[in-house]
Amino acid sequence: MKIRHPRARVPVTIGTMESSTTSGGRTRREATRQKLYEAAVTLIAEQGFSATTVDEIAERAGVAKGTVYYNFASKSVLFEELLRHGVGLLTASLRDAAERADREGRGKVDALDAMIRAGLVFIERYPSFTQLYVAELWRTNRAWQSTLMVVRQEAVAVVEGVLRDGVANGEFSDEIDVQLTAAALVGMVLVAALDWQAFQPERSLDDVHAALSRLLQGRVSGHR
Amino acid sequence: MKIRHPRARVPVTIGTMESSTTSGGRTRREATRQKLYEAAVTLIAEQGFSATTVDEIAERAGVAKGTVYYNFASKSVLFEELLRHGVGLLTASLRDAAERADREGRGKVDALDAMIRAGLVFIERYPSFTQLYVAELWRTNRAWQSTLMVVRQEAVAVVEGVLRDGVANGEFSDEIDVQLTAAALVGMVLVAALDWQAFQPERSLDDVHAALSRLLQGRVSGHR
DNA sequence: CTTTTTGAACTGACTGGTCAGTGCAAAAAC
DNA sequence: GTTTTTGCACTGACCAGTCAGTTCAAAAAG
Repeated sequence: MKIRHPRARVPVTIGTMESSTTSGGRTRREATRQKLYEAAVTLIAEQGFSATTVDEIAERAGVAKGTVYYNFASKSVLFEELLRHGVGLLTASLRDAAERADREGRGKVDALDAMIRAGLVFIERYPSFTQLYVAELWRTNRAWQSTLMVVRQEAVAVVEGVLRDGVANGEFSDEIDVQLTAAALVGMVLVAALDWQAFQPERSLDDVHAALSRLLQGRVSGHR
Repeated sequence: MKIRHPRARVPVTIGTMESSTTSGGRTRREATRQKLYEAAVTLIAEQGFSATTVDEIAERAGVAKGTVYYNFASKSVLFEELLRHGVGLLTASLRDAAERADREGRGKVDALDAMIRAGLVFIERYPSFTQLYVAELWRTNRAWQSTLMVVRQEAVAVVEGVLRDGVANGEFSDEIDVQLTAAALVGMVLVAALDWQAFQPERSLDDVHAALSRLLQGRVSGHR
């Protein structure tokens, strides 16, 4: 395990708070960071973190290399914040789906189904991010390991919460293993969606959703 | 300025035949390749392909760097053959489970269940390989992409075959989407097992298997 | 049985190239 | 006036792949 002598240069984030806003309301800096995220996510999804160079990221983002280091302390920090950002979006989306189902007074099975759909929508929108997330999730000995752990848990916790509520109100068997079942559900959606994107992208989201719903509700065996 | 000893015989590596066998019956070469696979699989699972150096692999295998290149044309070729080797084991194991269930005249649901167990056994035995496989599967633009595609298809085809047979004999609904359902099942097992290994390795395989069986058979909703 | 030869397998110092990160002055944006 | 971006030269650690040379067990020769 070797670590390059970083000798870190202090990123000048000392500046006063959010500076002026552009017409859109976002700071200029924020817009640059966004462009860098977008460039990094596709490149890293395709090639992996180590095989992707900072020069490539800068070029794809249409920005000078120095800008990358003006905005992020290092390549790994850029990646780490990208992970945080992406999983944050997913978690918010899952939570939203679950709450919506709740507010509409539907059952926990419906909530689960809504979350499956939310997951599919997310993956359809950010396939590269998903790919990269899966590739990194079970790695050990990487700098961003602990960060990843935390955000993963936030996302999975949403699913576990719905399962637990369902057990509590009798909708689900109290013999289910919440943690394992949550992982299995996430895996089901993740892998099915990634396969969908990779091998039959022409299919509709509804189609994929229907197949997963059927599996979830045990309507696989049995006729018709 | 190092001066190398002159005076030497030319190696002339023209030979092609498998040389003598050691006591075990395996050639020495085969044993070395096996050691290199084992070293490479853990390192690459932990750090990824690009972040793993050939020097590390050689060191972990207790072999000189030159030996790696004596046995494999390049780092990627080593990795590619490792993938082929590993997925080959998995496919054989799945096929075996399916055929055993068939021979014993059990239904396709049981065959599926047996394959889930076979998958879990495989992952318990080769967690690093599984991890590395998942990390690489959906990447694009990588040298070994096509190889991976082929072996993946071989493995998934086994699951798809059982599903198709089940639809044919009426055990499964003819409305299921074979391809998607197979992917979802694989994902369910993969992710649940990886989570099991990573976050609660103390649990037994039977335990995990039971949780997945329950999910498969739709015994999640409904009480008891 | 003993000595010599053979060559596949292995070794590790070395090379040529790559890439993260630096430094900084000038320009642009705000 | 301040913040952010640019452009580009520079450094040095790092690493895939090479190759001259060594090892050793088994085959051939004596």
